[in-house]
Amino acid sequence: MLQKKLGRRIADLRRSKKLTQEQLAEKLGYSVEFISLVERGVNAPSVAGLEKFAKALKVEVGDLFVFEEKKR
Amino acid sequence: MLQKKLGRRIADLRRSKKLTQEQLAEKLGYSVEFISLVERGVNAPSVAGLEKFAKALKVEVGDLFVFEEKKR
DNA sequence: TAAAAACACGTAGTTTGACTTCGTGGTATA
DNA sequence: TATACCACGAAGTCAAACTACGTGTTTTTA
Repeated sequence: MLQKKLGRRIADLRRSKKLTQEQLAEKLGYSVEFISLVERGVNAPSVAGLEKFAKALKVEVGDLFVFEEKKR
Repeated sequence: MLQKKLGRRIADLRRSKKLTQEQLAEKLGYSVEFISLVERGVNAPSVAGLEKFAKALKVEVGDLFVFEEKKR
């Protein structure tokens, strides 16, 4: 559950920065496939990975876990 | 670095709830040794583990990554 | 001040899952 | 119709998440 929300959050942040999965993967040193897995909530990054995502997306690590409203 | 801060944060939260490592371990279904490793920053929990810690400590997951001032 | 409780820490082991590569196919857009 | 972007499956590797055991030190409390 949490990793699904986390994945959506990461995908949203990435799009808001106008980055493709490939560009993000490159920045992080991850494979594109892994980015896709994370964004779809299939896999969750490690804590070290969270730090990398946060830096690349220019937010605090805690902000990766701040989710928006589900509906509106 | 991040896992050291995370460990200190978790230890602080645990103490503020007046829990021993053993009591926290029991709540989480973890070994006492693992709690010790996490609190000392030797190991980091998985994302699923973060969720469990947050619930047991009654904070949001993001709050586990909100750190205080280093000195004062 | 002694005993008990709480914790650090070393070693060593098992198992999960974080992360990879390769390959296919779908959808949007230019 | 070409190409950029992404979902998704299968299958593998390896680090690290997590365990058990044992000893010793610090902290608490009676």
